[in-house]
Amino acid sequence: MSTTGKSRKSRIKTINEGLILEAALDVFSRYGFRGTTVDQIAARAEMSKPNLLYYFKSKEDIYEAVLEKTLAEWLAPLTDLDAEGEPLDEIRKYIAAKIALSERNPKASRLFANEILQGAPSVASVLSGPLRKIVDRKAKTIRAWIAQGRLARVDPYHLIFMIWAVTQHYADFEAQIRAVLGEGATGRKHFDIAEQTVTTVLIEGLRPR
Amino acid sequence: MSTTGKSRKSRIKTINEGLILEAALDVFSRYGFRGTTVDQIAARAEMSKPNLLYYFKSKEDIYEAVLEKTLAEWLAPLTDLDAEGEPLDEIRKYIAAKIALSERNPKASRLFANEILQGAPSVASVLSGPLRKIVDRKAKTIRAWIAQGRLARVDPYHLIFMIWAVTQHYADFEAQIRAVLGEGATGRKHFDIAEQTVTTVLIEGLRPR
DNA sequence: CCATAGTTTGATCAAATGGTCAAGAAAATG
DNA sequence: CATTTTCTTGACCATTTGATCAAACTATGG
Repeated sequence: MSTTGKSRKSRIKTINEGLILEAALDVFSRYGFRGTTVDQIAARAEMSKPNLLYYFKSKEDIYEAVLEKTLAEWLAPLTDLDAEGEPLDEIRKYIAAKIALSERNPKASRLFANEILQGAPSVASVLSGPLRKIVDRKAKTIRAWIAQGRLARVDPYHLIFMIWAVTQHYADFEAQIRAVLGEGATGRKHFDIAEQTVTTVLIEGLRPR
Repeated sequence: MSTTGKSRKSRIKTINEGLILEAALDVFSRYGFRGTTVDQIAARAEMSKPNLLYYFKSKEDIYEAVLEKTLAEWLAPLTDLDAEGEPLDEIRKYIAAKIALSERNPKASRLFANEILQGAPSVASVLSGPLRKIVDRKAKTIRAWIAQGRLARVDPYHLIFMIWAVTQHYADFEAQIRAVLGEGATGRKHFDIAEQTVTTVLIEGLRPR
C-alpha cells in the first residue's frame, strides 16, 4: 500500500483503523472475545459504533485483525534462536527478548492468554500449524545441543514451555504481581530483577552436568 | 426452617448447589465473568434459569461462590513450604504439589487466570491481603535459606512467581500445549515429563554455588 | 465550486441477556 | 392425608448487544 498502488488507503482510513485496533487490543486483552462489547471498543476509540462497523464488518473481524497483528510479533523471537550460537547464550537472549516483549506490550500477551484460555478457537490452526513447525525445529536444535553435551538433559518441548511460562507470566499475571509486591513495584527496576532471577535460575539449571 | 440446628440444608439444596458450582466453574473458567451467561451455566447444570436463580440470587453471587471455593484450594500448597525442611526438597515438593493440582483441577487454575487477566476485580483484596502475607512470610524463609548458603542467591518473590508460572502454565495454556505436542500428548506421561523437566531445571538452577 | 467518493451518525431492529413473578409440582411434616 | 415448606418452571420484562441503513456530512480532485 504505497502512494502508487492500486488500493491506496486514505489518511482517515489508516488513522481510524489504527485507533480501532489499538482500542480493540485494550478491551479484548482484558475481557476476551465474548466478554468484550463493540460499544466498549467504540468508546475507547472515541468513535460511534456504526462508524467503527464501517471499518470492520463485525466484532469477529476486529478480533481476527488484532489477533493476527499481535500473533506475528509475539511468536517471532523463537525464530531467532540460532543453532550455530552458544546454547546458553542463545537461551539467555531468548529469555531477554520475551521478557522485554512482556514489558513493552503486555496487552498482546494477555490477548493471547485469553484466546488460549478459551480453548484457542481462533488460533487453533496457527498453533498446530506454523507454531508447531517452528517449535519442532527448535526442539531439534536443543536436542542437538544436548547430544553435544552443551546443555543439560531436559525435554526440549517442556523447556520451551517453561520459558514461555516464566516470561509471559509477568504480563499475564501483572495484577497479581502488583498486589503481592505492592503498588510501588512498577517500573523497570522490577522487570530487571525479574529478568535476572529468571535468567540465573534457568541458565544455571540448564548448564550441562 | 429446620429440625435441629438453625439452618440445615436440605438434600436437594445441597445437591443442586453443588451442580451449579460445578457447572459454573466449567463455564467461568473458560469465558471469564463477563463472557459467561447465566443460561450457559443453567444448561450445563441441566436446570432452568429461574431454578438456578432460586439458589443463587445473581450471576455475580455464583461467581463469588465458585471463586471462593476454588481460591483456598489453589493457594494452600504454599503454606506447606516448611522453613525447617531441606530447601531444595521443600521446593521440589511444592513444585510437585502445584503441578499435581494443575493436572487434577485445571479449571480452577483457568478460573483464577481469567480473574487475574481481567485485573482481579473480585479477588484484589485477597491478593493484597492474605496472599501477600503468606508470600511475605515464605520470602523470608527463602531469604534465610540463602543466607545460610543452602540456596542460590535469587530474589525470593520472583522465585515464587517462577514456580507459579511454570506449574500453572500446564493448566492455563493446555490448548496451546496440546496443539504443539499433538493431540496424543494427553495423559499422565506428559505430566510426568513436565514435572521432571521443571523440577530438574529449577532445582539445579537453585543449588547453591 | 461542483461532483464524486469517502466518512459519520441517529434511529432502529432482532436477538440475547440478567433477572422477576405467580402459580404449579414435590417433599417434608404433623 | 392434609398442610406447610421447598422446589421448579413458563411467561414475561427491561436492558444490552451486534448489526443495519438511509441520510447527512466532509474531503478531494478536476
